[in-house]
Amino acid sequence: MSTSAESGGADHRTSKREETARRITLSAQRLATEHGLDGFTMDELAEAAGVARRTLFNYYPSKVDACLGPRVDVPADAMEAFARGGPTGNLGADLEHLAREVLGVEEPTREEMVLHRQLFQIPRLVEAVHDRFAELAVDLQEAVRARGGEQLDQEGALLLIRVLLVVFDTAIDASIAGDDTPLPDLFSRHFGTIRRLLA
Amino acid sequence: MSTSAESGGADHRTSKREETARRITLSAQRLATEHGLDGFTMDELAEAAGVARRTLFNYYPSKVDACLGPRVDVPADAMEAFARGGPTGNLGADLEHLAREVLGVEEPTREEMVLHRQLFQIPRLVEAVHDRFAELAVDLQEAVRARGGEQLDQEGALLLIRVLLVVFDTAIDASIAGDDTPLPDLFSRHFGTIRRLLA
DNA sequence: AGTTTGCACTGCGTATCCGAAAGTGCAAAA
DNA sequence: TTTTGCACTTTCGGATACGCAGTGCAAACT
Repeated sequence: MSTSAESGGADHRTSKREETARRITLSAQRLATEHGLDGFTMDELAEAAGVARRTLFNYYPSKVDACLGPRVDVPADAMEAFARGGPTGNLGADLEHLAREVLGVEEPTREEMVLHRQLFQIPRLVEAVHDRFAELAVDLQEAVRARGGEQLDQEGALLLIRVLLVVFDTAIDASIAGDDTPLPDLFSRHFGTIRRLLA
Repeated sequence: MSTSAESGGADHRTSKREETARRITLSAQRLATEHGLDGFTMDELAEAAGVARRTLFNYYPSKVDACLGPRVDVPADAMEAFARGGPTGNLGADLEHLAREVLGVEEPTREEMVLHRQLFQIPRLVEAVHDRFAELAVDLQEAVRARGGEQLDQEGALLLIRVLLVVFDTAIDASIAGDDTPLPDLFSRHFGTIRRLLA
């Protein structure tokens, strides 16, 4: 009873809230690709999504967040598993695993890929994607230190997540440049490259 | 005869030009630490250094460059050695070697260290230092590809120099935070850390 | 010769103001 | 409990203005 998810239309696959959130994001993305991020107002987005302007802010804290959709975060169980030594026990491999978990929530359809390609042409959105990953990485920093398999001070953990972020950025760049490979695979590829080069 | 370096006061250790350049930089650094980067004009710097305002720009292209001193670049021979397989043959070790070559031109005196500590409190100077290293890194990117010991495409080389830059930034951060270790050693330490963590 | 200097010039960066739209608090309505 | 309307604050982009960084050039210097 205490946890939500059943009251209302019980058996629908997606809750009404999720549906509205999706409708908002889709509208925002369409408007952004057609007119640019500054080419539409929140009022116009509200009308397009069929909700009140105020409601938009019940779902997303900002316009760019509306375009990007709900924030994803590292699944608690995956995080916990990592903290206690991770799936494989190898730091690099486990970090990669964690990153894929975040990036690869689900296989994108072809339409979605085309849409994403267009959205990635908008610098402020790319920047926002970067920032989101950076926030996740900060959480990771603590987890890495907690795990502590290798001797690792504050600085070392910071360095590690910075490198992770650089790998992510490079993957994003490749995606922007037209590489069709799914993001998790791009990440794995570049992560593997840097591991090989530094070995 | 064609190369310079002897006409004028022949046997002095430092040429007159070097001496003037140094005087300018020292004046600029003193003014910057005392009044901030925007706390003095180029006219004032000119007077402090005992040259005409116009002359400053014969030595340095900008105010921040005047504060940082002449640009250092990778010695041609070191670069060449790297390109043909480097001192050790191991990519990581050779990159580190090259970086130390650039960072460790000469041991700083204690006074210089104190001065640098103060200069690092000025964000725009830190940013400029970062940019200088980034430019060197771009040259490195080509050299790395030319060397080609490992299979390495454009993206891979880019990723590598980005990581190098992150290591450098982390070393700078440590220095700013008060770590007295000479910069080359800081770089080596962090570079070693990331190599170990990703192995 | 090459280097420094003066001077006139361009242009970049910063401060300021202003209007539009982003984002927030709150209470009524659904 | 969520949505909505409304009034509110804050932030951001554009326009203007100004000071100083930075440039081109030719005369003066060494």
